Amino acid sequence: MNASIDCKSCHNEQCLIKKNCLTEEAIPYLEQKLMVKAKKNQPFILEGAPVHGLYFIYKGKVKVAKTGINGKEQIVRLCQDGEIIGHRGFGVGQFYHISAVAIEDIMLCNFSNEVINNMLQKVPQLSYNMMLFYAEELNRSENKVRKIAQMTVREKVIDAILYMNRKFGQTNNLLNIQLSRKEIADFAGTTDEQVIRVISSLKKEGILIAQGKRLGIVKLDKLKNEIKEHNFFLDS
DNA sequence: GCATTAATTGGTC
DNA sequence: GACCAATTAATGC
Repeated sequence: MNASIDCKSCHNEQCLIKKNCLTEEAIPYLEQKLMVKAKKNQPFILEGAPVHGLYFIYKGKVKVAKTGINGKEQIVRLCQDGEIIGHRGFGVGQFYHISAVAIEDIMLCNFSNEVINNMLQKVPQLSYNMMLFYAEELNRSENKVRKIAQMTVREKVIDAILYMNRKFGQTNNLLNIQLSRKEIADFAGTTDEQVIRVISSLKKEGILIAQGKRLGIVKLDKLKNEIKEHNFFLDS
């Protein structure tokens, strides 16, 4: 549980901690980092649970979701190595208003509320970069609202698949992330049946290939072309 | 191999 | 375009 890996030797160069906290004053806090494992499909942040600090993904993929009224999930974002999770919980917030679930077996770094607060006070670069991160997240979130409201189902599914490709890439013509149709639906803001229908017609059109859960993009340009009028700005 | 879960298809509102 | 039901494929144990 706590065979902590030194941040100095961490492979995640883009991690906010790695980038900003290898300074003298931050070292004592880094030593208080906890490392935890989570198995596939295991939630490590529960919506409504008391905030227990800030997480960074050491290795693996995670979905961050918000639960709606009739049990409908909205996947807010997908994360991988080096990314931060649980940032909206700490500070003023007492409870998480998102949940985070491991998509595969993962390893996490956790900083307690106290440690992270102290670090933010001591390391201005960290605070500054966190602020940039928040601003970007807000932008994304605003874009996402617009997309869900204005795109057709087909466009939303395509947008979700393109996001998966942008973020995780493809090897051997297959996406490096496996989501169920349901998860794609929860991300795109529609239902799994609709996702299946869009995927199967994209298959017939020769734009996509699918072997069970695994999806592969064959004609990326065609896919991009379908939603080009929505992409005034990049990410979702 | 069997049993549970996910993917798919068709139909209704 | 969501929800429901039935069938089939995939996957876990």
